[in-house]
Amino acid sequence: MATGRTHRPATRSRGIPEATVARLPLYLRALTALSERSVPTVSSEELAAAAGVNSAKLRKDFSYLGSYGTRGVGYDVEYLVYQISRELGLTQDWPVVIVGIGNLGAALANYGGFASRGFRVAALIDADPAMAGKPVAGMPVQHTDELEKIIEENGVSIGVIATPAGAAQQVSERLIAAGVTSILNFAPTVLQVPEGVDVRKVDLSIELQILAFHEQRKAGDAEAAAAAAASVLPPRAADGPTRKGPDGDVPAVMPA
Amino acid sequence: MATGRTHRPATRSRGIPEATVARLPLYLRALTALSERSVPTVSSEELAAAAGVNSAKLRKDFSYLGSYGTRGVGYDVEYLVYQISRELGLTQDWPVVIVGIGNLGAALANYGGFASRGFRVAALIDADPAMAGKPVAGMPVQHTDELEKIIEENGVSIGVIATPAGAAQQVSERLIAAGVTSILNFAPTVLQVPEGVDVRKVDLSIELQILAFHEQRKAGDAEAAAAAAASVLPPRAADGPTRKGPDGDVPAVMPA
DNA sequence: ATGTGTGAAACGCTTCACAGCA
DNA sequence: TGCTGTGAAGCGTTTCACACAT
Repeated sequence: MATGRTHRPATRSRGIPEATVARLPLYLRALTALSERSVPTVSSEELAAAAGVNSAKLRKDFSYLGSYGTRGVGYDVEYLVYQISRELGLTQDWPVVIVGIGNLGAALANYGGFASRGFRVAALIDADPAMAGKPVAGMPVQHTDELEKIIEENGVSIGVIATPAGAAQQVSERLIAAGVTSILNFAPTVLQVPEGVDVRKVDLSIELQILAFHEQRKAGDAEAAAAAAASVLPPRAADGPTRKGPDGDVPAVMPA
Repeated sequence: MATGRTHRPATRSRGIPEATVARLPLYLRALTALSERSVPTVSSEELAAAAGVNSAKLRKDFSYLGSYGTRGVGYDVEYLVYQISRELGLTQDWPVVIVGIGNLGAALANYGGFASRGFRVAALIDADPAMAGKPVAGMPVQHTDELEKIIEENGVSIGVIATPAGAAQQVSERLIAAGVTSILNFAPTVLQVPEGVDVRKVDLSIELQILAFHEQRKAGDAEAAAAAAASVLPPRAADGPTRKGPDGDVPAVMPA
């Protein structure tokens, strides 16, 4: 999960659990694929497999939306596509701005998945005057000076930050002051935002670090398994009420 | 959260909860910043603020690693940096390959956060013969034909997929067959992988859809609040044992 | 006095298992 | 018969609140 919400700790969204909301786009994608193949109905089992979840979870998720299935048959693909789209608010148009048109910003601007789901890139904004006017993804880059004007004129409520870390906080403040209430942050910084503003973050480095943790553990497991096979003692035996470092491999010398 | 693990449902990682693992990189970043400013110690309160979590959670997280703090004082910054790095496996070198050098792949190749944390881009791989040899981020792009050879020779265990959706599954299969056991997937597809392979996904479109859901809800709340203020009835009153659509706004006509 | 470390309670999410409808 | 919809149980995570070390 390359992500993380920010506030709204208690306020659960209209009775739909956050975890369910996070999966709806997944279901929607699978359903759209079925729709394109003109499949009329799916069972929870089939759809769950396509979305990479288990069927009980999927049925529970759908139960929060209403009773949209038919017992003994399954779910009507078209109907579900519509209901989920509506639930996610994709039946309306969402103008977004992308701030920071470096490699990543350009990649986002070119990303087809935006336009296809009700999202419309209203503007590309960069602080570099040399970028101004340059076409990226068939759209002229605009200077940061125009930020407030663009947001107000287009009624933008969702902003994407793809700037360097150092600029992100200030950009977010300008976006919010101009009326943005949802931010997708690609900069590796924790944004400080007022109550009522949603922030989701995508952090490449964090994702890799989590993978590294598990990768390391696989190697450790292999060793542990080998050791366990060779020894009679179970792995992780002697580990009583010792403190200061749950491992055996705590270095004698700490780094300065 | 722009993310999602794949398998390992039960096997919790050496007693450290998955949720905690996902936050360690966050703490590490905050600690690194403190370290660069030569701050010797932090309290859980301060560090939590910097990482954007609450202090109780942070203390609980650290308690899984061991007792690394000093009561009445706080945590030694350098020591914690080292411990977390070690826990995450960042004290070793992780060669990674990036497959699919489009806009996004190039952005990833140029992303500084990789190199800084023990990750080393071992190769950039693309299926387009016209890309082969072209330098991206100071590195020549190599053709997909070389994939297996590159992975074996460099001992790569982590692969990043930034290809179009259609190619992702096949690429993942080749990566895995060649020895990769962790994949960071940017393609909007659910990868089917064998037991023992970790997949994390980052999906831009999904993140936006989740934001849109909450954004829509904000608008709905504003209306509901206004309605509640005008009426005597509480919002969401009449909603008894009705079925088929928990909302009032179910359309009379379904889309074809 | 200050701030960590942690049992215990509260909470939310997942999974189970089966009643009930087509 | 087949598959949905859902109470209830199980599990993991978060939060509370305070004992305890410094």
